[in-house]
Amino acid sequence: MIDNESELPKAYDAKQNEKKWYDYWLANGYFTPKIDKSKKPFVLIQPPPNITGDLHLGHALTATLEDIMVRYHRMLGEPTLWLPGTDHAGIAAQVVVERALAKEGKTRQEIGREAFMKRMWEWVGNCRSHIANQHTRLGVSYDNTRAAFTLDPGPSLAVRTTFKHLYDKGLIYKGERITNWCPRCTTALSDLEVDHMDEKGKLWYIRYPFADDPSKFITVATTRPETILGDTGVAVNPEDERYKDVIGKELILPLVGRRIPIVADDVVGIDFGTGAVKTTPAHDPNDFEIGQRHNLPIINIFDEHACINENGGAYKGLSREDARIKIVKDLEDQGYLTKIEDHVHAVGHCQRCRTTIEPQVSSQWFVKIQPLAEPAIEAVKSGEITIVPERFTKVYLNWMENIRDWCISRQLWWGHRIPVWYCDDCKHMTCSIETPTECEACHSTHIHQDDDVLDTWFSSGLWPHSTLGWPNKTEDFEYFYPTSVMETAYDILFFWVARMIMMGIENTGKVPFHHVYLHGLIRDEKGEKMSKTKGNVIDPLVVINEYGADALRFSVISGITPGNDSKLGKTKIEAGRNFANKLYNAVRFVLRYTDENSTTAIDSSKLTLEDKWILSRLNKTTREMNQMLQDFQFGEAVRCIHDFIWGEICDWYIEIAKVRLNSNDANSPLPVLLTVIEQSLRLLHPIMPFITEELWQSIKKAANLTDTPSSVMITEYPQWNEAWDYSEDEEKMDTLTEIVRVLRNVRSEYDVDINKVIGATIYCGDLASTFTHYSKAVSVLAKADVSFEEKRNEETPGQAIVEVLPNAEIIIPMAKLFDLEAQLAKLNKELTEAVNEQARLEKHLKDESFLSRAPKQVIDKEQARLDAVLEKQEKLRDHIKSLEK
RNA sequence: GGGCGGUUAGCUCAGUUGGUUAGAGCACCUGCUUUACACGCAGGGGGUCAUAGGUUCGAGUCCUAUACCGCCCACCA
Repeated sequence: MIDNESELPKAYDAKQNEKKWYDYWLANGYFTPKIDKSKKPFVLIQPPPNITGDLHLGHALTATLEDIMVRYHRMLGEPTLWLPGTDHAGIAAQVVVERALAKEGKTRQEIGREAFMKRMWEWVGNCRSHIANQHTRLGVSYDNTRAAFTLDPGPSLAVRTTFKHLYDKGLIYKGERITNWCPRCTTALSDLEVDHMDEKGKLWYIRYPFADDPSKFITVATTRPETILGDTGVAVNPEDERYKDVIGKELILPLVGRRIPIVADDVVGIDFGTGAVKTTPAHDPNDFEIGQRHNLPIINIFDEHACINENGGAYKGLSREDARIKIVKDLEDQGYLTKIEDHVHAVGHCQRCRTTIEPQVSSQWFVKIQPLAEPAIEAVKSGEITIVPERFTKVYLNWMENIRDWCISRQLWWGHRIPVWYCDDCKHMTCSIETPTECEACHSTHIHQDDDVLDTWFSSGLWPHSTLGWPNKTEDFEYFYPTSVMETAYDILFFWVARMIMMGIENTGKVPFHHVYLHGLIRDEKGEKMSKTKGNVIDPLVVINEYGADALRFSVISGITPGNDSKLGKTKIEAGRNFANKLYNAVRFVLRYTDENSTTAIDSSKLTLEDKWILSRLNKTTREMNQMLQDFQFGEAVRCIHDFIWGEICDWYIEIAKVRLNSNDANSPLPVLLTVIEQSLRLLHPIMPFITEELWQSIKKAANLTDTPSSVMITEYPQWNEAWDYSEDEEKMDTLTEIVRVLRNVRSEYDVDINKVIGATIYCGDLASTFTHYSKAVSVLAKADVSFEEKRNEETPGQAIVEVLPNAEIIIPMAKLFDLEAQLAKLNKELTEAVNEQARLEKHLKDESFLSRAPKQVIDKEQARLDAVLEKQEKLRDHIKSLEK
């Protein structure tokens, strides 16, 4: 805390007290909500970061946005719960540990399941504490006493309960289907976990001879010649004239010799390739469908690593890539290959390891999802759940309405084991929440659990209720569920948000949250996605160490809008640091004038023009801040408070206040100054918690605020105060600042020596009596010796600069003014502009359609402009006449 | 093949129910070691709001096309 201004460094040192304040908040239990059933809580469940390593800037953005909401609602007096957690992250985490093992020259298979799990848990321990530490540095005010991990007993029970429930309901089933297989991860994946990318490939044209007449043949076109080993048919469109006569005939599969039928299927396009498609049901989703419809055999030709298996005969053991080369060569040598074309097509890649996906038929578990999707669609359509920004509603609905069954089994070790046991004797499947000891059908004790684990997103989908205690009816679940806001990145709308809505409604009968706020991705200064391989990642901790957490928080949210990506570079971070420094110095300045009698108590009868102005501006800023924070407009909110503190408090109020402070005026500006700063610190606190706490504590002490709470984070968030609405005084003040600007401008434009005081007479009607009190202030602000008069009762001196403002005329005599012509030219130009403006306004105000349709206030505004422009003309003419003499 | 977003000052971006004179930060130019702050102060230049139409008294804001950039979804071998 700042005790003595004179001892303080000129630059704010962000690092110094961040930890101290975080520990202070934690020690006082401010982050843990008190359940008060008479109040509606504000609840936000943190999207659990993956335990895959360091947090990146995306996490910093997430944490900042959420902390802003949480701190804001807490200050509104709502019991506020922000529940943190971490995700075991299935494949992603397993890959990380496997890589570490690989460095030791080991594989998970070599060390075995048990030892591998031990390694995983060790990793979890380190990673979780690291992530928590990083969050702490950011200033997150989450309730760590409720921190959850997806593999914890609570969430695990929720997973088993949900599985059993859906299994019993027939919504979870096991089946032989074609799924996306990653040969590196050796597991099935859901459709969402496959990224499709266009790749330059080739289209090979291959002849398939007829069985009854090998001199004739059908030519097929394929992007994957190696799958010929698994072909069990050739499909053509039933409407294709070229092939109508051969449907039902058999072909001899080149290199293999198998007889395969020609079948007719509508999905085959007549225009593409040759119109004849080699059909490999085991390795192509389309072909699988065709195969199902025509009872084609499924011949799997790849092992789990996508190498040719025993079904590939001579090619056994070759990788996909090698097999392709060899098969193409053999086809060519044997005269089957007729043509090769370049061809660009989409190829699926494993989201985690980028390996090309191999579609494979295998036995997997699926969720029959459509019945779950229906209420989830309705929840959004009805507005029970709103999505910000709104455009994602359409994206959500479109996906949900075309949803396909979800493959939930993974051939991994790391994750929730599928709660199904197989009887070794009667083969019966027992699905159970509790681990069974015997087969539920034949009571044999020879049972073994399914080897597979669940898709990591299965447990994520339960997160809002599983973290609050469900399936148990805990006090937390009863009070905090459904939650208020789900804040996350738009790229996991389907992965996570959609599934939470479906699972939440299915399990609890209630939506899991009422608002979804989607933020964009943070890119580097060039707009590129940050990635370790590109080396363009910015580590939040590095930024915090150099610039402070507040500067980082400021930088990640300034200028952002919901759902839009943003770029982050050094300049933005510096802007945040500079703002913190500015605020720090403003407070440092104020503190030098405080003493044991200092107070924020304002005597409204003593308020000066600038006092009323700044209070009125504070009041409007307060209203705006509340509005923007409610409306999720965080980028606008930070701009708003930044501009108020810097552009109004620092640039004007403090500068003007200096006059009274330095002259020991009996009517001190200090109570207003302290009030405005104290309130501003509250307004800013959700965004920049550390510096505001630091400075607020200093103000609290200096202003003897003994009755206020022990931390700014538990003060009330400021609200609109009718008593501080001084709109008229704001206008007067605007005229005064405009006068100062004109004087400064003249000084600068006419190269007035820095030390020379210029003189000026200002005619400003009724305002003169008020403004006269500001002669001193103006002289300080603009180095000008001014006198304010009501009316101009003398002619403009021959050599003077004249400025005509709406409510004031400024006359600056220039003894050495050498260019009267230029001055006249300037005034004449202004006059011409004013005349043009008059014409425009008069025309507008005569327009019947405008008068009849525009709202009154718009018309009044135009009329006022016309009046002003006429008045300005008159004054300008008068001045020009005087000068011309 | 559908869908979405972007196109505003040199750069990065705001601009939420349409209101006539479009803002900020950074960069740039000029002048300031003025006892809160050079992480600063004062002043200044810079935009026909991508293009073409339309609706409207009034369009950066609404509608329709077009162009370029980016993203998402989709089983065309």
